[in-house]
Amino acid sequence: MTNQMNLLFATLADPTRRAVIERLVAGEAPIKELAAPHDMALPTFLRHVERLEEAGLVTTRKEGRQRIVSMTPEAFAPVEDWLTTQKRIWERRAGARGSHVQRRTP
Amino acid sequence: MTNQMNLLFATLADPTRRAVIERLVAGEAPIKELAAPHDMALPTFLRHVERLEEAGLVTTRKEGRQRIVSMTPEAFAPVEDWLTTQKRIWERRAGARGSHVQRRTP
DNA sequence: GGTTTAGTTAGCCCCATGACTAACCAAATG
DNA sequence: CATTTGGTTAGTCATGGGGCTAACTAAACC
Repeated sequence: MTNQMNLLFATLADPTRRAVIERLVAGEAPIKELAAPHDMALPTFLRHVERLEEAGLVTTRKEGRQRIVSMTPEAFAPVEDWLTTQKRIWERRAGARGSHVQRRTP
Repeated sequence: MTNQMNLLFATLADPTRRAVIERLVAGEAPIKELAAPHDMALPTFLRHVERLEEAGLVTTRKEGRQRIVSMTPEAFAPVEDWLTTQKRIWERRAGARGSHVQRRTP
């Protein structure tokens, strides 16, 4: 769905959220630890985690009084697929003739 | 630069702009032709092309009274690199032990 | 059981972004 | 030269997203 792509790209367009991902590929962590490096109010940070979860990039579970966040790497697939598809089409086309410039219905 | 990543992801988060890319991988085209499938006012569409250009995903040149738009596929590199880097780190970590669940400094 | 500690909820502000209309240029054409 | 045609500029509007504080809940701890 194109809607999911919007969500994924929009979610990854934020540096805080990308930083969270970068931290999570090294292993799951509770909110507080994730929030530590980011100089912002906790509720604000919480919203970022929520957005990551809405995009399916992350899942969370409650453990005692803390919430553990972990990655869902499969969620990247649509983005990766889209990128490689575009690249493939481009390369097929570019490879066909010399370099570039063509098409353009007047 | 992280700023460029924000720009790239944010630019690709819009379905109209992704559709333009999808059209351009098949070859360059003038604004009007690009705009045709999108049911919106021309100025609005123009803005989208401007944003693509600001992100470096596209270049344009004037040819007579029409403006020709063409792809800049190298511009995707930062996004692709980031994605594969995250994936690589994840897989290295996940491969190390059984499957998942680990870390979490209390 | 009172106090930290870790989240959570609610409500507010501000700015950027997408979309629109109206009006304006400048090639191309009759 | 008048008129299309293809953009371009300017200005308005509404929404959503990021950020904040204040106040509340619920585990853990002493």
